[in-house]
Amino acid sequence: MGRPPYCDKGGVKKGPWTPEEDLILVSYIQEHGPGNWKAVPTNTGLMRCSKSCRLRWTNYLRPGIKRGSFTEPEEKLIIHLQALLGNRWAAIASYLPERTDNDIKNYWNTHLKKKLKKLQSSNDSSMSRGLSSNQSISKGQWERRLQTDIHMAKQALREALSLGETNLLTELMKPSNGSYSSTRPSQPATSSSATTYASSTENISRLLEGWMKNTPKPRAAQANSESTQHSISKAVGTDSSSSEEETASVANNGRTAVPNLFESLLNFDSSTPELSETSLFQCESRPSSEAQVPLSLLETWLLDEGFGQGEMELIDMPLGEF
DNA sequence: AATCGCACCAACCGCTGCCCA
DNA sequence: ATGGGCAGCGGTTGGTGCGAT
Repeated sequence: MGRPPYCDKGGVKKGPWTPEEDLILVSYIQEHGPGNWKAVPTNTGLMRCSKSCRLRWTNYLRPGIKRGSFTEPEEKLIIHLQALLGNRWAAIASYLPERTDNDIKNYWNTHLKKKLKKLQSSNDSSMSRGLSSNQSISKGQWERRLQTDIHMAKQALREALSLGETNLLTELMKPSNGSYSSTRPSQPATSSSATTYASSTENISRLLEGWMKNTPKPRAAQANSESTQHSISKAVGTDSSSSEEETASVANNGRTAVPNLFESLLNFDSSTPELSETSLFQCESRPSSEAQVPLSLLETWLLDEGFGQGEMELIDMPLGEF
C-alpha cells in the first residue's frame, strides 16, 4: 500500500557515517540503551532516520561484534546453516553471535557462494565420471550427508577448542583489528576512507574514554559502555587491554558471550529445557534482543553428539541449492 | 602512468510481521 | 477487527580500493 518511505523526509542525511555521528550515537545508546530508535534522531540531533541509526548500531557500533576474516569453523557453520535455513541471515547470525547478519550475508555473497560454486562444478565433473547426481540422492541420504557435514563442522569446532579456549578465542577473534581483511589481508588502513575513519574512530575511542570517566551512568549502561569502548578501541586497534580482557567474555547487551556460546555448542545437552516443537526457530530473532541464545531443536540436531557418528564415509558431499 | 574490471562491504530500500490503540 | 507505527529482515546498490593490463 502506499505508505510513504520511512526515511523519506527531507533533511535526512544518507551515506557513510562520520566518526562524529558515531560518537553521538554511541554516547546516546550508552546512556539510554538500544531501542526506541525513533527517538534517537530527535534526542541526539542526528540528521539520520531512525532506521539508519539502528542499522549503524547493529551492524557496526554494537559491542561484541567481531570484525575480521571468518574462520574455518565459522565458514563451515555458515555453509551448513545456509543449507538448512536458506538465506535467513538473521537466523544464521543467531548462531554466530559475534557476526551480524549483514556480515554473514556479505561474506556469503562475496566468498562462500563462489567457493561453493567452484566446489560444485568440480563435483559435477566428478559426477559425470560416474557418480550419482545430487538430484538422484534420496532425501534420506541427503539428510545423512548433511548431518555428516554438520558433524564435521562440529568436529572442527571441537578441535579448535581442544587447542585451548584462549587459542580458540584468538582464532575466532582474529584479526580483530578493525577492518575487514577476509580476502584483503594486506589492505592497509591507509585507504583513504579507512584512514580517515580509523583515525577519527581513534578519536572517538579517546573521547569515549574521557567521557566514561566523567559521566556517571546507570550500572547497566556502564557495563555496556565499557564493552562498547572496548569494542571501538578494538575496532581501531587502539585497545591496550590485556589478552585476558581480550578473551574475557563480552557479555554485552544480552548477547551471548563467546565462551558461553561455545560452551553451549560443545557441551550440548539434549535434555535442553528449551526443546519443544516451537523452539525450532526460536533463535530467529537476533539474540541482541535480550536473551542468551537458547539451544533450539536445530542446535540439537546440529550438535548432538550422536549424530553423524560412523558416517564419515559420506563426507564432502556438495550442498545443493547453491 | 593510466585505465579498466573486479572485489568488498557499508548503507540503503522496500517488504513483512508484530504490537498497540 | 482494523489500521498505523515501528522494528527487523533480506536483497540490492554505490563507493572505494586493489590488481591486472
